[in-house]
Amino acid sequence: MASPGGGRAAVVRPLPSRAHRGEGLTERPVPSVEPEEQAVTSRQNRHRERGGRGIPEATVARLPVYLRALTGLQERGVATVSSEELAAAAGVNSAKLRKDLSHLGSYGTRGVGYEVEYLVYQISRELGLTQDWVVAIIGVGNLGRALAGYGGFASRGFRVAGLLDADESIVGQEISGMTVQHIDRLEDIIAGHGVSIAVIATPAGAAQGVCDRVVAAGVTSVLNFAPVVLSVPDGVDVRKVDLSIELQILAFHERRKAGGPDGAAPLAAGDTPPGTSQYVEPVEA
Amino acid sequence: MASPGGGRAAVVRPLPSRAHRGEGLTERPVPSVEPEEQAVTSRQNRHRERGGRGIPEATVARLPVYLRALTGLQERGVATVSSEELAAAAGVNSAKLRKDLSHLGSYGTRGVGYEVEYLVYQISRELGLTQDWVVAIIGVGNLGRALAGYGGFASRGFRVAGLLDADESIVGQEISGMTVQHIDRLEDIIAGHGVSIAVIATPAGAAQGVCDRVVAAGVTSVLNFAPVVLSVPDGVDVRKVDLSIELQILAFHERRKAGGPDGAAPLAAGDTPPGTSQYVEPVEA
DNA sequence: ATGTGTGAACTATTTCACAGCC
DNA sequence: GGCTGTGAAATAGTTCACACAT
Repeated sequence: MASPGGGRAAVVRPLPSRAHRGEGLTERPVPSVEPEEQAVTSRQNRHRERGGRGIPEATVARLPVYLRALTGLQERGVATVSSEELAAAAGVNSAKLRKDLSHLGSYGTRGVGYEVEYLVYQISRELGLTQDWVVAIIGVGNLGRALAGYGGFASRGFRVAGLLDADESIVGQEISGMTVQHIDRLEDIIAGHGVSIAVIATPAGAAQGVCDRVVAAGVTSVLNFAPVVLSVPDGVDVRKVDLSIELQILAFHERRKAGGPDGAAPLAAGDTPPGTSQYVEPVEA
Repeated sequence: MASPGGGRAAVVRPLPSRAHRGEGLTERPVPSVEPEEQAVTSRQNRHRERGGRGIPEATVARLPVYLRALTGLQERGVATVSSEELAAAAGVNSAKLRKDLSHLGSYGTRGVGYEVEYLVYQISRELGLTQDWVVAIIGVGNLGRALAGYGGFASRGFRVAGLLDADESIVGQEISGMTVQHIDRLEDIIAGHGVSIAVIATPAGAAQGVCDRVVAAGVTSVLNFAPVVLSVPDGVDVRKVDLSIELQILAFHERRKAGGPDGAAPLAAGDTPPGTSQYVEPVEA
């Protein structure tokens, strides 16, 4: 601890200036460019050339968590953190945190820790958050509405260019300050606003069709909330968020904890019949 | 390719009877119980005793996906699938699928494939979906509403026992056939309905407090939608769903594809100023 | 002294490739 | 002939532990 800049300034300094880190002499180990081998072979999984760049996928997935923890510290006026402290705030152990950060470069100071503001900037830059990303949300049901109103989008450089739906009774409504557009305008909006990320929040049945259209219109990143496996051409990234799957994973672990390894209901529904009426335990035909 | 079972029976058989699989002589390799070592040492990660049971975490996370793919096949009247076909439907490769399924037991037939209905049952059982799980949803904003109305819950043996919120103006409203209750009743409802999974959809600030309360009331599985890292005692499972994190991961990959490795915006916002107004590129102080 | 950065050891997961059964 | 189940090899990710910079 021991905030380096003097007192615990309760104010968020908008510009750290960073000059005191020894701008001129600090080596910046990573800036070497990488050809980025990808979409070349027919292999499904691009194994990023380990070398100058090439941050492990597992690390990439944690960077946003670190970023959030750092932002929290920043708001509380903390200027410097150790790997131990930051790791605790992010819910990982410190060895993992240090290893993760080491993939971005040497942004810490031995014996001291990491300068919060500087690290926020480096992680943001690595994640591509120093530029704006334009997203379109397709499907304005309950979930689409929740997404449209989600503050986390705007605050991280994601700009919602449009809300689209096929349902005529929803089109025209105002949601979170935006007017819902008809799905027919999908291609227009993607081209016109330079949408690069599509968020699909339609019913399952409509998702693949919508996906095909956004991909044809040039979108190469899709965040899918519909409970289907989307198929996309090589070079298009799909990430999937699935509520039901998360619950099922929890159920698996829950059963291990409370009940015996097989039968015995833990403390579930004291009064309901089995829910999975499709398949009945085979009791002889 | 080439529908396996011969004819494409368009009817869903409600009860497979399974007698033709050779009920009596099939070895069931897994039923051996496992002591389930857990919550014993202070280690954060329980490394499940590899042995009779002990399904790898990565496999558990994919089982729900297989289950969904199988359900889809089932509805289309497909009786048998090969690992190749099922893998395609689930979006993985066949080697991985076979390895995953092999952890549950030998439920396929060499030279033939897997009987859909039987596999549905086995996976459901393994995931603990043959029993009901009672969940409570805390926080009835846009997201909570979306969750309350999500069909995927009920259809997989998850029963919503209550919707709770702290906002007086929401309490009493009817949402998806349920009346929103005041958060004060949290402990009552958990105890009264035997809730074992809590879904937290509150604002970030309220999440840890709610989490502490549900844990104190005996809940040992939490699905967290609030953008914070929850801290819980050992033995409690937390899974986290975070929209903003998913988008940031996409942005990272997107930047790799289109732009150069650093600067150059791909095709983002042709007309907006940089969004991350917090930190300005250090241009000398 | 203190805490980062990192090789090295370890663990988990994926993929290969083929023996064995239908 | 075809397809599962699985050891073995390959790859990815995590943790240890300590040299080294401050």
